[in-house]
Amino acid sequence: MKDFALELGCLGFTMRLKRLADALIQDGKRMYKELGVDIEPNWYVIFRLLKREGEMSVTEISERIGMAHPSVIALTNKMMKAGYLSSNQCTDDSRRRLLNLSDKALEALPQLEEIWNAGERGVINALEGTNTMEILSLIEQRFSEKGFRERTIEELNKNS
Amino acid sequence: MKDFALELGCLGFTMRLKRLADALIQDGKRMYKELGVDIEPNWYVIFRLLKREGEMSVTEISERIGMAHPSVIALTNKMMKAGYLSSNQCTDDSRRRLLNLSDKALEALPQLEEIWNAGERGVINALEGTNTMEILSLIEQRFSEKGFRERTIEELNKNS
DNA sequence: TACTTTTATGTAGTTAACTACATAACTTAT
DNA sequence: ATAAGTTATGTAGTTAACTACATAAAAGTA
Repeated sequence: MKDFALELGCLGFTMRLKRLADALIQDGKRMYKELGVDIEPNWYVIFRLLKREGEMSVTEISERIGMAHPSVIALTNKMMKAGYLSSNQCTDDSRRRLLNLSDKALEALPQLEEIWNAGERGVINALEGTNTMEILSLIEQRFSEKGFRERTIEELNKNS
Repeated sequence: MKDFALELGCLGFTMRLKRLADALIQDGKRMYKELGVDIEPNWYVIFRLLKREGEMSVTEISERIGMAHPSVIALTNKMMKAGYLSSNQCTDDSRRRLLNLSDKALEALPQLEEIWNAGERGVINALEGTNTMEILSLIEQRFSEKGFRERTIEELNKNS
């Protein structure tokens, strides 16, 4: 069956992007399940961020990874529940809650890094011979400068 | 604040793809709202598909646009509720339900097409000077041949 | 014809993101 | 020192996708 999204031209861009991302994430979940690791896609971002930066507050994480803060709360709560994060109220500013990797997380890291490195190589393979990452960076930048809404409305007004 | 996703190498690919797609979709919603049109992002796929092909069943649509059938049901139910689709039981095969554009949809189409064409031009602008669509097609193909899970597990096994 | 398998649709429950709002704690300015 | 504004976190509700299961109809087969 021919994929209709291919016939939508550039307007199909968003849909195809989402479809591809969703498929990759679903497959990532299956992978972790198959490997018997109680981890979810996305968690590696928090692991790597906190490993590099040490303890961080919810808002800092949110800004750093470009995700709305309630999403970060939901994500890190799950990681806490799984025992991978510690949470401490900041002494200087009692509003802030500082998150950090737990001992369990540090113990698990070597095995997880192995998986993530394999994942990295897998993606590198899939993207081989393309400049995908460069293009992705460029497009992220262009759409952050001027979003889809603004671009479309600008084009609409050119007509009238 | 520096975007940490950029520091994740190819492993950040999925996350960035999803983040970009989500942002574009959210912005699309805001756009329709601002334009005062009671349409949602994604609906244009159904509009254009049914306009080209005429009435289609749920499963046909699902296969054609690469979306799970319950998602198609949810999507088209909303469009029905908004009055853009008609639904008729198939006489030859009473399991099938045939969906088609309603009169209201056909009336609305010219205005919608104007918006979608502007959107198309907006995206073309944003992607200017890149071979994004070609690369996207290539990557879709590669990941459909061999998914993220399979690629990662293959890489993992190379080590041992 | 009757049994089995396949297909089409539908429903329920899960997920991960979002926005909008609420509240508490800090900071700034009068 | 108090009021006003800002910031950090949390909660509630919405969304759009998914998988897994349920059921009814059609098709194939013994």
